Amino acid sequence: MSTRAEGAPAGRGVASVERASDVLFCFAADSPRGVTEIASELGISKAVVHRILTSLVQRDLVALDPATRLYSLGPAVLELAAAYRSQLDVRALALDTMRDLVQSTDETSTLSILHNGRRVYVDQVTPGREVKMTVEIGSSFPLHAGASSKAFLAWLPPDERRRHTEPPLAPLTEATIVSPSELRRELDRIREQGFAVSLGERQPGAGSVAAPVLDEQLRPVAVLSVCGPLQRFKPELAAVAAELVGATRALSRKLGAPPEPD
Amino acid sequence: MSTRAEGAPAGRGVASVERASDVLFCFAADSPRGVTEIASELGISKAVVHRILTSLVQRDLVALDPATRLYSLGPAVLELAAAYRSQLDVRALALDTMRDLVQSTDETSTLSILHNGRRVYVDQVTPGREVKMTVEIGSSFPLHAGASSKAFLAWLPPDERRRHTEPPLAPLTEATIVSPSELRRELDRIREQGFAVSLGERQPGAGSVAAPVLDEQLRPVAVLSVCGPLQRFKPELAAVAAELVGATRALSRKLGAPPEPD
DNA sequence: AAACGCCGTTTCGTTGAGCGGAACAGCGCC
DNA sequence: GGCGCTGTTCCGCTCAACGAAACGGCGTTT
Repeated sequence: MSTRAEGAPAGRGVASVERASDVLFCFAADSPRGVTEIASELGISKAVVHRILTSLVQRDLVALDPATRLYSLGPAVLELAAAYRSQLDVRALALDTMRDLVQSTDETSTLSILHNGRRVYVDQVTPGREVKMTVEIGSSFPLHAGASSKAFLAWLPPDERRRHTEPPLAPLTEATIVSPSELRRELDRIREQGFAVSLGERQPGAGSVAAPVLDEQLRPVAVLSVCGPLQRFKPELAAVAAELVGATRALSRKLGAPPEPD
Repeated sequence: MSTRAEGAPAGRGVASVERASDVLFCFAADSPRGVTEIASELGISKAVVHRILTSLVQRDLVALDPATRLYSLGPAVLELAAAYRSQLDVRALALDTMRDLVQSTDETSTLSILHNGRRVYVDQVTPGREVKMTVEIGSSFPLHAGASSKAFLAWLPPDERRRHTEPPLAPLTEATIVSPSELRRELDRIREQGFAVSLGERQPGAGSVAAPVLDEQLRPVAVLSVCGPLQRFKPELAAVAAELVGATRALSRKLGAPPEPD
């Protein structure tokens, strides 16, 4: 499989840097791991893997357990992620809005971005309640289930939308939409009404409303959601959706999106 | 400053991987940045920086803004951090304990590890109250101020303790201990009583109690704390400390530390 | 509007850094 | 004790990465 060495007319990179990145990412799937395991999985020699790991350990991107001689991710990745999040401009832009949403709805607000064909939580603001929803920052989910995911899908260009609505659509819960045609109708409806709703599609017992933040080309750069325990969330849904759409439209405006094109 | 190119007798690494790591970390300080800026800061040629960046962009570790031609950290670092956190065994081990602490104290509980001579928050559990303390996961602090930091220091080997108690000790608040001799006396006391207390030493208006989780060699692998707004936290302090020490002793046992050596 | 300066990007010949097969070393298990 | 499995090290060859310099795009200056 190696790399995406298709046309690749653009400037070439450094092979060992790309190999090192591959080594890092193979820890994302599972760890801790040994040299041989990594080498066979990536199809490169043990010696190379060992040298790369030595370099990464020096920078604390990878940790070596001296007892087991197994490698895993190191604490420096936290440092990078903290820097990334603090510098993410969409996040800074949306933070005040999220706080406002939490204050007026008393439910959790989340911010997601698109990465690698999946949706990733980059931030959340939670209310001061006994019972509330909490998501894991950095965790990722497929694009066909849940309000935030569907919101992305509804505003993605047609080809990408088609690609992600093709079977098989894995059911995450009993409520997940697994029929491609039904999902496409749902996406049209979402696009029309300006926001997406999920009642336990991604996580049982969780309800969510989501709307996209669009850039000047009307592409979704991020999705804001308000979510909470299904029972008490249902009656609040319509009011929350109205406020959410108002808030995300204002954010989109700040990113250069035209006022009211839809 | 370059690298820790001291003796380095152990197996040599791959230079370009280390350069690539340096490029990544230079984004931690500030971003977005341009090729020339990075090259001059790291003292390597523009062409090399450009090639490395190209590789990192391909793996989404770095993002390129096509408009400004400036580079910054990419979403993939989140992926790695999420994997790291989910695989960190101390974290998994401590999570239940932290939940218990939060439930019985109704205050925030945090988990910190040591990294690069500083303390880094890796997790927290917050209570369902209107007013509560919240820390930023991934943020780091010096070792001389705050309960968690002092707890680390008190259980670090003598040479490291000495190194971090040397002047100048930067005051983070009015309450920060800036006298080396006073700090050393305080560390002895902490070691003796089994936990550390801070009343606004790191952050004004915040109180905290902290105790270490020790491994089989009695080295501090992590520090647990319970913290809250100073006013209401003061009277609870003694009771919280007792429970916290009990909890961390149990955790240390699970990591192989001897029962009651102290 | 032409010239300059600064940026990111690309080129290209040279070279030494990194590759990998193979040998070594440590460990647990038949 | 020998086998099979690790992670680690060695070392000569090679080609991939280096870097100076040229390029091209952009904004500001003259």
